[in-house]
Amino acid sequence: MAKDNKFVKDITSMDVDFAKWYTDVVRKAELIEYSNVKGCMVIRPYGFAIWEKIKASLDRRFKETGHENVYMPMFIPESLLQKEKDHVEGFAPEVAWVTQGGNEKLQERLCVRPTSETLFCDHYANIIHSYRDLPKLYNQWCSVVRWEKTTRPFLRSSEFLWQEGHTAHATAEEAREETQRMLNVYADFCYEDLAIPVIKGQKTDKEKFAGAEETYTIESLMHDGKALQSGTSHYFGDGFAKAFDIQYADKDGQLKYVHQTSWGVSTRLLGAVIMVHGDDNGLVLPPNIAPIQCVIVPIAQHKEGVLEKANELYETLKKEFSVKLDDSDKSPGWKFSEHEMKGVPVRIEIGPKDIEAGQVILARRDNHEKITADINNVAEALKETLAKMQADMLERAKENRAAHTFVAKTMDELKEIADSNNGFIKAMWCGDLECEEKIKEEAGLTSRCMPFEQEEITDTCVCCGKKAKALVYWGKAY
RNA sequence: CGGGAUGUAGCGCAGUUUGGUAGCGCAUCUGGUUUGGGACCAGAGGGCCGCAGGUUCAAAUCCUGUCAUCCCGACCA
Repeated sequence: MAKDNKFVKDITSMDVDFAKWYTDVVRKAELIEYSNVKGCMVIRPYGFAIWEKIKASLDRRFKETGHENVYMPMFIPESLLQKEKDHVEGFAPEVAWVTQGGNEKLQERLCVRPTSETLFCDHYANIIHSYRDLPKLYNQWCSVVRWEKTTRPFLRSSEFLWQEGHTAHATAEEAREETQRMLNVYADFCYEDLAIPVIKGQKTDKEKFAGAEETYTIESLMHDGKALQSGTSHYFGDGFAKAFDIQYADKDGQLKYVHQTSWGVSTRLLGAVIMVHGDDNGLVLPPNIAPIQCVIVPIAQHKEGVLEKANELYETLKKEFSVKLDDSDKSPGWKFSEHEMKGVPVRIEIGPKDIEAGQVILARRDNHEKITADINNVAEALKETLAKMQADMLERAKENRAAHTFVAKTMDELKEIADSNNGFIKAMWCGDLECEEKIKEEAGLTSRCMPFEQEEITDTCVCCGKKAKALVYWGKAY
């Protein structure tokens, strides 16, 4: 961004120090405050309001696809967690345990849920008896705890809010369809509401979920060129069903195991929004998830008629938009900066000169464009501007991703690109774990996913030269 | 978990080298003047100097321990 567009001095420029920029934005936009417990944060009203918008859109999409919300306990008895071997091994290192209740030592330790597969499985074993009970399409909104060693607001915290969908189906085919359906729900949501383009693909065995047969992911690219896993959808096959004995009597009278899925997104999506759209003046929110879509800033509000007109405008606009009238006694410049830090998509300026001219000024947060609108036709202009901004933000994010997506045909190329740039690197892979590990060690890259949209860059593995199995997106990840 | 940095008013920091009883800017409160990109003047309030020990007549300052935060790495669906 050009220097003369930098209005907010409290925020470190992203070119200077991206990590500092991120924490500055998170705090100046009043999204969170640190708490007394390591890795845990207070989500403040404005931050929570964004999460509520995200939640509302996703919840609607889940319900449209036939899912029901439930709530599971937050404690998991150790014996229950132990039932699926890969699962417990995957999560054991980051589980928090409750060993005492009141003054009594517990007979059996209770794990604070890091994810609820085991609870859902246990419940499904109890309630699923017949093919008539299937499918079960459950979702829960809750928080989970993972004892992380390094934490960052929204991106990785010890406790975080999320949703986890858990479904049980009669057949593998149905379960596979569900896995893809929900991955698409996530991807659509990212494109339509978050204005974030994502790569849909499958995780390698190394990166897949503990206990899953297949893990699918949507990967997005942040402004600094690092990748962020933004949502996952897992196909479990009947592995959990066998471990938890979830069987149903089918039409043919045979007892059969169910096939399951799980899928989740978390408050990490907020981190993605910040790092995909934010700029040196702070947060930039896509209109579809902005708690305040438009702020009205009266200029010289003490002068006769200004506040009156501003109020009229507010009353009109609030029927259609989430709008705020900032009639506090701060100076206009202060209000401009404040709402820019918070990423409010559109600011409307209304002052004596405007009223005289029968107009108002609309200022877009994303590109600082100022639009003059007829004072009797503001709703129309606002609607148009918000829609345009939502679309432009997605376009810009796509362009940025394209500018940070590279292709490597050889290991030398891969290393060279990784050394000089952050971003997605597309390269062919043979499917062997050894090559994946070698690429991590030598180039510092992890496999982000094997995209559904496969290309054949070369026919040999970038690492070992053997026959290539798939195109992989590689990158440095959060 | 390893390496580095930092904890002093709500926020950002100075003061620590050389020990002497805590200061600046912003924010807050009061009054006045202002208002098209973080206004100005005057006055006021606000501190277990992260926490616990120790050395000393005396500790924000020196020593030991501990906790937290940030950065880099390892780890991480």
